[in-house]
Amino acid sequence: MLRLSKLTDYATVILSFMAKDTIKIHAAMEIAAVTGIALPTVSKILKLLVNAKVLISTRGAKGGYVLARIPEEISIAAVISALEGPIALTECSISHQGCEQASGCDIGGNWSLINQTIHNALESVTLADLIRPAVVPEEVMIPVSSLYR
Amino acid sequence: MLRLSKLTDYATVILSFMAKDTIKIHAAMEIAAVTGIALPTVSKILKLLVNAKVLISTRGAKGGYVLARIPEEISIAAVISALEGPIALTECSISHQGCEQASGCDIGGNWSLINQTIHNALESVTLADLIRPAVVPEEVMIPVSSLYR
DNA sequence: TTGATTGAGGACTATTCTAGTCCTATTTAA
DNA sequence: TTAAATAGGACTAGAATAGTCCTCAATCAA
Repeated sequence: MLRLSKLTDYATVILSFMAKDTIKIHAAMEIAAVTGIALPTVSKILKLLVNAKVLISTRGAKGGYVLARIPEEISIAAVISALEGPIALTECSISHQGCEQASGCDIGGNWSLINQTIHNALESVTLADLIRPAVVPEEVMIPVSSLYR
Repeated sequence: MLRLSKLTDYATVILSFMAKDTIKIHAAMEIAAVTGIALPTVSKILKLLVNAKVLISTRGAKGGYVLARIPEEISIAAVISALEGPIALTECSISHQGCEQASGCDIGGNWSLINQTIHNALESVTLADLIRPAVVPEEVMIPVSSLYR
């Protein structure tokens, strides 16, 4: 399984909830109660999303979190990279330094093709798509050749 | 990082090597020597690829492995699912049974959109693309709306 | 001004998963 | 019959993840 961490999964649940009420500010405790995810875990996720500028936080009493942008402008790619770091399938994709397979491995450059393909795919799906099950989003075409530079 | 296991990474290295000499039969020991990956590990990967029908094995003396199809017909998706099981980002995607977040999670069905997007992306890249760095593959367009049924 | 509320940041632990190894059985060529 | 090779599965050590907890900082309201 091309696995996504559980935290990322939770993040989408949390963001979906927040996307349905974009205006109101939501405290971590409220989100924990609604989603059924433990408070410390929710807290951890929210912090990561703030660092990635997906959410905006307000401290102090009556503080909480709101989406930094409208759901249409929050891509799944942004959410994933907030929780798991850069979207890259292999170590090589991030840095080709110190690859010990160097002798047998001359495909390094080509992983970037696959990564780009996946990244584009994830970039094309937004939070808005997630919360509107029945609605077909705008047509998005991904020409594979464009991924080569 | 949307991580792919190290074994999958090795698998692409091994398959790339094999794709350059499609006719010859390669023993596990030979592959280990050429790629620099330890024999038991190579062995494990080859077995998984045989189970997934990506490779064909011949037992006994002078036995070994060959590609089951030409490189153009072996998709990266097939390789990944051979090593890591079905391509699915979340548990929910495989089975929505026993999802404890049921109350707060009504986005289950939508993960399948994302999964399909990724799956199509991976299906569009083949082993042949991997071993031909400079060559641009055929145009492949992925209409996102087609992912909805 | 002070106390209550809420987020920020980071340390820590237990559990799960992965990578890697090894052993035994089976098959086939010579 | 023997040597060479794969098949299948058990096992272990190490790494990564999930989840918790503690202390500090900021803000609001009485």
